[in-house]
Amino acid sequence: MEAMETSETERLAALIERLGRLIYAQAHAENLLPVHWETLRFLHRANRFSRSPAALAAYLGLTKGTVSQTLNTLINKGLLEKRTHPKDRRSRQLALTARGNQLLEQDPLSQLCSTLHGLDTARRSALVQDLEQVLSGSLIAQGRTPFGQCKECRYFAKTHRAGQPHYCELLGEPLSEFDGLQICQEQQPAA
Amino acid sequence: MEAMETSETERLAALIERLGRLIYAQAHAENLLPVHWETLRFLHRANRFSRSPAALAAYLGLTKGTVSQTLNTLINKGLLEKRTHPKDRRSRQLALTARGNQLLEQDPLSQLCSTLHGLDTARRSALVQDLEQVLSGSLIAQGRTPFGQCKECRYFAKTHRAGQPHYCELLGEPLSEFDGLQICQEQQPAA
DNA sequence: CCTATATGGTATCGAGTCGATACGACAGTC
DNA sequence: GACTGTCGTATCGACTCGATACCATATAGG
Repeated sequence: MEAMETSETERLAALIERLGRLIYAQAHAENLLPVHWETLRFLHRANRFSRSPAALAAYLGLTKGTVSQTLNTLINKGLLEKRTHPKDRRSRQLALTARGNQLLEQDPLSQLCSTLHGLDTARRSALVQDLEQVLSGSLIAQGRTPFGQCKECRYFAKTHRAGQPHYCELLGEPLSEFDGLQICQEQQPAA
Repeated sequence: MEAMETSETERLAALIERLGRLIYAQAHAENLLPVHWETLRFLHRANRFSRSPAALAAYLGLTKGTVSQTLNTLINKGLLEKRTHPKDRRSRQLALTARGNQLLEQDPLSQLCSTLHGLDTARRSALVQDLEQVLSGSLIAQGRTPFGQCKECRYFAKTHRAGQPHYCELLGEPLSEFDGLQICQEQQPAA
């Protein structure tokens, strides 16, 4: 029974799992389900190249069919809008409605934030760094998309173009300061 | 739009949420659902005073009714057994079957473990400590049960009794070395 | 001893996830 | 124009999950 002597890695994994369940249990607030909150948060953080059903499915690790249904429920609740993409008529552009953005201000995840606020600043920075490493490591090991920040991407150029301070060398699009902070489907961490 | 400048706490919360989703997406393996794996893990780690439907419901943050159904599906799959508690005929004692224990060796969570193994040892210890603080802080803030380790409890006494090395001063029961490592419904962190 | 009350568990219902499967619409390539 | 891959949708069945109502048993107070 080598399971008796729970190693530190196992305890750590159990901790992360349990924190996940904690968030999950809180996320039934406001008559929504966990996946709904995750969708709203994603659309708030994702850049304009990533606000599509396909990107959301990749982000959540769900099938396209499942995500399609979830989006419909959110649209019926008036939290979300869906339009055909002007340049690729197969694709759909997603956007939060005013009510969607408003609801996001009562995000149950902010309860966790206030607990995190009590941590020592230096240790919190180390925590972010470590968890980021663990997360992207695991995602890449599974062949999934990391969805990192735009400005941390190898294609992010600090080149002025069309009145914007930055530029994406992959998609050939100008980027604002704000764009650089959002997460992107295509992001590949800089070397 | 103060949301544009995502603070470090918000990024940290998002990271934890995303790690939770990562585990969730993996947990559809072996024809089980996430809550099934969590149940199996709980029964593996919980001491004999905590292997009941009520304790599991408190652990998961779900209602008794929901847990009751989930347990039935696991029993139907032959992974779990349920007996009436000999001293309280309202209560049920849960136990993993041989197949249940066997399945637990293919726990998809072990994929995360291997990633965690790559972390620096010192930082990993700090990580465990910090996350433990965050988790128990959040749980207590919500009025929920921390489910800490028996040996970290204020009622854990290093008193020999009935041939066992330790003793629970709350329940008046002798405790083995192994008992001290398991998690308990009644645990209250020592001062 | 008997009754109130609290606690542990179950049964049923409806909304909704979720994977699987099959399908339709459209883009890009030859 | 046909081929092929990608994006999205519709439908089905298993199951979660909260809500509600309910039963069985323990415990406390008179």
